[in-house]
Amino acid sequence: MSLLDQFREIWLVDFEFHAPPGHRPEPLCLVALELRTGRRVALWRDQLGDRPPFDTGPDSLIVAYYASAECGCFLALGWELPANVLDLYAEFRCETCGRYVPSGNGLLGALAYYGLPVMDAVEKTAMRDLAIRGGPYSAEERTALLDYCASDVRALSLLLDRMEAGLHRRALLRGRYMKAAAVMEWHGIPFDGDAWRRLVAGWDGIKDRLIQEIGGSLGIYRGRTFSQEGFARWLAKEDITWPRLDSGALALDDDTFKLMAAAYPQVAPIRELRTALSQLRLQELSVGPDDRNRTLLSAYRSRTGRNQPSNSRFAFGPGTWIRGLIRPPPDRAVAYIDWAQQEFGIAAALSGDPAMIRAYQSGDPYLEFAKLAGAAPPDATKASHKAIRDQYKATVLGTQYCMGPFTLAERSAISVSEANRLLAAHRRSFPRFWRWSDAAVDYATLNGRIHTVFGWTQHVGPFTNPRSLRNFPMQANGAEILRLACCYATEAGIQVCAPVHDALLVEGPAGQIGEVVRATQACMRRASADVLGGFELESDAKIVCHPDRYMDDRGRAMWTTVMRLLDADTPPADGRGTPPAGGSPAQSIKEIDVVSPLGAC
DNA sequence: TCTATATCACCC
DNA sequence: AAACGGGTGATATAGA
Repeated sequence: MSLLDQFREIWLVDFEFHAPPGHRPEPLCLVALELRTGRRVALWRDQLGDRPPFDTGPDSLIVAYYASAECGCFLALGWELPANVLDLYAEFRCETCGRYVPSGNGLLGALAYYGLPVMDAVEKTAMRDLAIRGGPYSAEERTALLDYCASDVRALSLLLDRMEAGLHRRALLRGRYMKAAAVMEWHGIPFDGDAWRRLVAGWDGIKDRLIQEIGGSLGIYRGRTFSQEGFARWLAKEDITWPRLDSGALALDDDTFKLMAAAYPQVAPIRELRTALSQLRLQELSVGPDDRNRTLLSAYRSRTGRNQPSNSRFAFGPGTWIRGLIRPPPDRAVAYIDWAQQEFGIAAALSGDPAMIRAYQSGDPYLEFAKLAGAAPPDATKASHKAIRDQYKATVLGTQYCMGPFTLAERSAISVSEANRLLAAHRRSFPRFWRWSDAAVDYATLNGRIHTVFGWTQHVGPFTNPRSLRNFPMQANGAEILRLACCYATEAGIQVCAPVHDALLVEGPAGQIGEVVRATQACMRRASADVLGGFELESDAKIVCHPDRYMDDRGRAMWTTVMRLLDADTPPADGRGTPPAGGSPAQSIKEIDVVSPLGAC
């Protein structure tokens, strides 16, 4: 019994579309082929009406490669999204995740992987460039695009035929998320367009001023470029012996700078400058004409099934200060809602470790762990035992990444034997978790694959990092939960702007944002319960109403610095200096922390 | 002048 | 042998 048998109609669908960075897609043409009857539709954009030219109801299946693109075109045309989506890209990723895929994950790569006839890659590139160029198109160009679109559909049918036997019902769940991804990409993240444009215009000036203020006369920077040669000369002049890498090059990482700044105070400003400059990256953020940050979420891109949007184009990619550009439009609000201790909760639920479950449900797993280990009394609080809690927190987080005693010792500034003691305490406190974790690694190694509750699979080879295997159940099931929450929320009509690994950014009317947050949290809770066999993960929310901007605590100082330098060069048009959010950050952000049973850890 | 590589920084 | 999971991407320098 094939997955396809339950559908009356199966439509293989491909759009060509035009979508400059930050813009919503603009469909150019559509080709669709019904698998069993051979019925075929090929339409240029002016022939596309207000509904799909084929059935997209519950008895039909829409098949595409990278279906978020097709779904984006549905949205652009005002069409209701199809009830059932099968995305052969998602299936191909799942089928080959962890394996060597010689020709990439595109449609051509998938065809090549299975030894199916492949169209000319040169032609594909030419046609893609034609779509990127945008209209108007001559009659010949239209014919070429439609032909190309049709050839992709033929290729898709070959691929479906090859992959059909391996398809499982769960494929529809993955396809369902591609619809949600399209909706989120469609909404995008609201930006302060004016601040954004001023930043882009004043970019080089900001860098110049920073360099000038701190280290202009030291000969370490040539223009805006750090010169190792210049730095070496400066070190010689200051009579400083600097650590070197095995390669002989100067060690220029921040840890080394930190170490050296402690011994030589004159190094500190240079470290600050390097840190600041390293965070000054934003030119690539793709912002649409509607002042919204919009980019491909790249669903299923990572081995754990996470989204992997481009760091440079996505508002949540670069340094956290960039998030200050996120600002709800008039009368609107946004909320950043993240799961509390998501990976710890997943580990607790899936392993069934009773102590871990209690620790999660206590609201402060780290302190609870310290108490379990006998390092803190039962009545200890976050305030009364901060140092102890920090150590046990580092241990919990470290074990989630399979950190060894040496790294933990280094990170926490403790001895290796102390680190060993902490790691042993974790094993002793959560024995069932460790048995479960060991079993997962054994299973993966013996079976050559490891999978999530809903079937996302990573294939395991001789070179697979065992720490990666140990981390997989937490990270990959976390991704599963996130995808499901995105489905629930978007299907409920919540305006989800973006997923951020363990969080959702949502938007709504300022007057109703509390309701929106509660509804979203309900979706997130339900998604976690669905994946974790009834175990609910709680979430915390941070709400920002217009005219305030989103601000991550970690980014405040940098935001303030950047805005100061920007104002010095290019005062804003109204002459009043940068609005409050740039001036006095501590008071400028309206944050309403929605109370969660878990509180903040 | 362009590309490849090593190193580093950032995100969750 | 390395010793922190999953990623993207910028930068500086060396080499073609």
